[in-house]
Amino acid sequence: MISHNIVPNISVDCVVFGFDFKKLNVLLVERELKDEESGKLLIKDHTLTGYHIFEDEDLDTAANNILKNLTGLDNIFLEQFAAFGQLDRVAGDKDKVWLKYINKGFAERIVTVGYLALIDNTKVTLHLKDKNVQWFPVNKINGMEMAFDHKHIFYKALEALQRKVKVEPIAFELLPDYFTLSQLQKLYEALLGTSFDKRNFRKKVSQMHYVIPLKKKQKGVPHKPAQLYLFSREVYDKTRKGKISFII
Amino acid sequence: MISHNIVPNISVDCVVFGFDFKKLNVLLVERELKDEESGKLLIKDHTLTGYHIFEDEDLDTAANNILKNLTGLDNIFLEQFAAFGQLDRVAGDKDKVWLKYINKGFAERIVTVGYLALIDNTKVTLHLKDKNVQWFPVNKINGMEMAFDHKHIFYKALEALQRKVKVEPIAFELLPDYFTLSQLQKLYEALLGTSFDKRNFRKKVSQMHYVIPLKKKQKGVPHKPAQLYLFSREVYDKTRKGKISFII
DNA sequence: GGTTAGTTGTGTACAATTTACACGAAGATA
DNA sequence: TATCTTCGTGTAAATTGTACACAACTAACC
Repeated sequence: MISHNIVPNISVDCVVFGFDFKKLNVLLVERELKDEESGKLLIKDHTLTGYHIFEDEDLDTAANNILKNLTGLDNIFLEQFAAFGQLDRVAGDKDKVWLKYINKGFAERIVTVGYLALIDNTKVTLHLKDKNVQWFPVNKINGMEMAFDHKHIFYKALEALQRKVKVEPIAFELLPDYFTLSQLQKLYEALLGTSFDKRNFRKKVSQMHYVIPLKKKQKGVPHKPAQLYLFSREVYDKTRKGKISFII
Repeated sequence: MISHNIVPNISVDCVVFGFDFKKLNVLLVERELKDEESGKLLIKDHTLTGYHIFEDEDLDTAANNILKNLTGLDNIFLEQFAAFGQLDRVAGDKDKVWLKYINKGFAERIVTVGYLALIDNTKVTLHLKDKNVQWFPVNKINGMEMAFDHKHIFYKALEALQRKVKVEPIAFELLPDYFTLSQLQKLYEALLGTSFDKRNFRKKVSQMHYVIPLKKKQKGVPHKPAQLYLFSREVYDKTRKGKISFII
């Protein structure tokens, strides 16, 4: 953790996505506030993982530090997707109460920079056990109570993710190093909310020379084990073509 | 102009693109600083069009106000593309001198939110005459002196523009209401730095039902006048398909 | 050891889209 | 009336996308 002064009116918020081989999830922090004297529960809802930046910290560094703190991991895929600066970001009375207790009454408009984080579930689940941080299925978010404008930020992140995933090979960040083609297909289906034909999907992937078949097979599954594959960013960078989809 | 207090550590910068039917241009402001006593020229370079936000102003509003102030126009296409918060954004001695004179010595790191603006040249050129604001060809920017990290911001904007233009019909914002297919083609060629086959380009456009042929023809050209077309966002919104380019 | 349950991995025919390519017609000018 | 410049058009071949079904493999169970 960094020890210098925070910048009171600027923060970063990370929208952390994960994939459990079935559905897409997002990491949220439970926000709970009890009155100091009466012990009465004043607030209970969820927030994205974010914090103010520090005076001597870049935006990217701030986002990285949040994730490191949260998951214990470094080198997580992290990409800015938007900044939010609406005057009414502090949404309701709930948030005002929160700021009064937690933020020393500071209620100026805070500009927050949103980061998209993609993590490999298999590497982090243990670290989360003892914190008030949990995975929530992306399609359950709509019905949840969320702090500030975090629901809005979340949906912007999801849109950005769906857009990027069609154009860049970032989805692999959500899978373990070795994965099967069925897992890859299910991931894309979860991300985009569609379904693909198995044979056509595989034909397509086999043309991507940066998705490399290994000589290994899946282990510990109660059925025919599938071949494992590896994504190579190096190969990708050397073979990208730069397709255009909207015009020509 | 707005009269309230500025937020000292947050600004917006607009990267304003225009098209003169031959090449893509960007709007830059000449920054010139003379020593008050000696009259000696301390700084001369260029900046993007930007300013601090005001306490009672949204980010989007701030960007809009800058453009209105600059061009006299409202309703300009404007879209956030990134936030910049590197600690070394104030690049060199030049910028420190500038901040000392202009910004009352305030030299804290400023986080700036970058906006992409696309404008129809034919509507604004007159408004710019008497200001130190000028169009510069995009491919000349590399050799220019620019303030702060504005060259970096400019290139990020250009990348974002090239990316978006392939996926959304925003290029039309750079053309007048009525345009010819040759102008549209030259625009895409200028934007993407490629060239297209005329017949194939037209075949493609003819499938876009939101590019609508008019019964009008070009006037005042020393050759066969071309048919004029119109872009209809309304038709676009009703006929979009949502193609995928990277996978399936 | 044989059966069951669940998942893997493969090919082909047809449709749609993309690409490459050249010339006569229209209008302005001298 | 000749010349200049840009406009506007079609077809054939190659590539890419789509729809569709079944046998083989492994683990687990009896």
